[in-house]
Order: sequence, then C-alpha cells, then structure tokens
Amino acid sequence: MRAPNRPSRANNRSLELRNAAAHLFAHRGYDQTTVREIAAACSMTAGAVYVHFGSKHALLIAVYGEAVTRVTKRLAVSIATLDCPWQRLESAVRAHLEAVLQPNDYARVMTRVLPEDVGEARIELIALRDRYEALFRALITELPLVPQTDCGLVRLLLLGAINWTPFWYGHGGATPPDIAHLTVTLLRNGLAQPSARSL
Amino acid sequence: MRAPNRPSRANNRSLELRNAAAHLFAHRGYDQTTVREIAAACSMTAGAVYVHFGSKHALLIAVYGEAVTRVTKRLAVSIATLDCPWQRLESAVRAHLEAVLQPNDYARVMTRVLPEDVGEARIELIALRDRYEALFRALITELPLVPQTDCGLVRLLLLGAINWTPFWYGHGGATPPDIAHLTVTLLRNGLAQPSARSL
DNA sequence: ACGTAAAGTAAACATTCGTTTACTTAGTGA
DNA sequence: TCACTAAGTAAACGAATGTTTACTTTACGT
Repeated sequence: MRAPNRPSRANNRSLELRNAAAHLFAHRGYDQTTVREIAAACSMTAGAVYVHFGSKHALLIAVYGEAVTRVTKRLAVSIATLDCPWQRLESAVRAHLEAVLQPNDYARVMTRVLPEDVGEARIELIALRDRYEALFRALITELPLVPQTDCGLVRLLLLGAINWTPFWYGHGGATPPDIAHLTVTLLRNGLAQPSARSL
Repeated sequence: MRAPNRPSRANNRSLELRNAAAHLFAHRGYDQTTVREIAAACSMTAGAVYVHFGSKHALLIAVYGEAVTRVTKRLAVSIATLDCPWQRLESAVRAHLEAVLQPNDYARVMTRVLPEDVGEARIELIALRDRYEALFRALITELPLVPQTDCGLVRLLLLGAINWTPFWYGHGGATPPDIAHLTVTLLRNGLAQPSARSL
C-alpha cells in the first residue's frame, strides 16, 4: 500500500491544470478560453483534461473555490491583530485589493468572471462569492456609523468600488494601500472641505 | 429622387435590429447572444442582419454608441438647472443609476458588456466609455474637496460603485434615488458617527 | 514478472457560430 | 413598362468548441 500522505502518482497535474485555467480565465475570460488552450499550457491534450475534471464548468468552479479560499485566508490574517473597526476595514480592503490587483490569477477570476455569464455553474459561483462577501458584512457591522445607516447598501457600494478596480488599475499611479486608504477615509469622513460640510 | 428627409423604405428594420441586439446583449451578454437570435427577434433570417450591419461587432458598437448618447443626454438634462456641485453630482448619479438599473437595454449594455471581452471592437468601446466618464470627471472637479485629494481616484471609485450596482440591484429594497443619496452623502460627509470622526 | 488501473494521446463527433453565396422579392425612378 | 437596387431568404461554408471514444503508455502493488 502507498504511504498515506504521499500524493498519488501524478495528481499534481490536476493542480497544474487548475493553475493554468486560473491564469487563462483571469486574463482572457471564461468564454474566450478554450479547453485546448488550458491543456496546451500543461503540455497536454484536451482529452486529458477530462481525466481530472468532468467538464469546463467543473474546472471553473474549482478555480473559483480556490480563489475564495485563498483570499479569505489572506484577509483573515490581515485583520487578525487589529482592534479599531476602521483599521480592520482598511486592512481588509487593502488585502482584497492586493489579491485582486497583483498578477494573482486566482483572485482576479473572482472579479473577471461574472457568475451570470457561465450558465449552469452560476449557482455554485454565487454561493462561493456570498461566503466571501459575508466577511465584509461583518466588518461593516462593527463600524460606529451614524444611526439608521443602511449597512447592506454600504457594503454593496464598497464592494462595487473595489471589484471594479481591475478595469482601471495601472492607468493612475495609485497603489493598493493608496486606494484602500482613500476608500476608507471616504467612508469615514467624506471628502468635503470641513467648512462646506453639511446635510 | 426621394425627398431628402424621408428615410429610405425600410431602414427602420435597422433600428429594430439594434433594439433587439441591445435587449439580448443586456440580458445575456455579448458572447452568449447569437446573430440568429437577434435576427429571430425581428422575424428575420441571420443573413439579413448583414444587409444592415457588417458584422456582429459592428452591431455591438452601434448599440454601445447609442447607449452612450442616450445616457449622456439624460445626464445633461438632469443637471442643467442645478448649481450646487454636490446636488449636481447626486443628480448625475441618480440619472446614471436610473438609466442603468431600470429595464433599459441600452444603458445596461454599457455595464454588462466589458470592452475587454470583445476583442477587435475593444478600442471603439473604450473610446465611447471614456467620452461618457469625462462628464463625471468634470462634475468631480467642481466639488470643493479637501486639498490634495486625488480626483481621478475618487472618480474611479465612484464609477466602480455605481457600475457594479446591476449585479445586486433588486436584492435590497434600495431605489436609485436612495443609492444616489447615500453615495453622495458618503462622498461628502462620510458615515462615521460625528463623535468618532478623526484621521 | 504480471496484471491492473490511472494518465495520456490521437482522432473523431456533434454542435454551434459568424459569415457568405446564390437566388428571390418588391418597391422606385425614368 | 422596364431596368435597377435594396431587403430578405434558404442553404451552405469553414472554423472552432466541449466532449467522447478507442487505444496506448506507465507506474505500482502483489
């Protein structure tokens, strides 16, 4: 019998495939990526992909799931030692942006591939995404906001702003810490000149 | 010779086609929409589409261009009579949201179809979108913001927040005026309890 | 050494898609 | 009336796609 912790002969090819798929999905989108391209990136044939994954949809779900797992972990680490709710949020936003904006294939798939565009796999992708967004819900609930603020709406606007960043990042000089700081400052204090502040 | 202002015999079929394409692009995305579907929606054959438009890309560009034109017009009207820069921005955001969120096929194409996903037509779509976003650049430049604020970054965050709305609109009870008001209030004053406000 | 099962290949399959071609229809100007 | 032209059809084309099939290779347990 094989040693229990030793991975089976070549199952690292599954990881190779998943990584290649993540790279291509992130850079060219789901529809524009073909199974043959993914296979070729691993020096394989298209048929061999189906030894490891039952379908192209299954491959996407694997990539998306891994993306959520990784970003979730990164985010948890980044806020672990902080107490101030505003600092926690800023750190979380920064972690999210670093994941999404750096040439990080997995995280980018989360914003590049819209669940609405992949038909059957839609439900599973939305479930994965919701699991991640719940983290931000918690961070926002912690904030001392003015009474009767619609926290759900705040969360959606915040996530929208940062989910859209991949479409323009690089054209300005702003870095993830810059963006995170401005975003949370904006959320906290607004940007009006103090003298012009009012309802 | 035909009277100069009288449109040619049946060129309203071109509009029919463009409208049908807008509807399908808005609801199912560009890749998932076939030329045959667009034709069928007008009780035509796929071949007839090419009498009016040279390619599927050309059809998309026509839709996208009309979308920009319409939203631009709507936005200009909504801010024409306002003087306060904050009111002008809120009105513009509201107009944009109403266009994007109501079952308005054209406006929705602007956020549903990502220029990055359509290959050759990419350049023209980006040019059209930039023309529209310049309007927001102007509105934000008018605002009395705290000195040294990165106006470009503010614009990008704002547009990101409102461009993402179609992906969640309807799940909360918020209406376009609600969203516009919270967004601009947030931009102006922030949401922290006054007692907790600081750097 | 041998059998087994997973891993991989090469090729084909069945669709589907955007587009083109050859032909028909119908309205218009002279 | 007649020639011209735009609009539309039916069918095919060629390429690309996700997936399957039949066959080969290879590593491992016994």
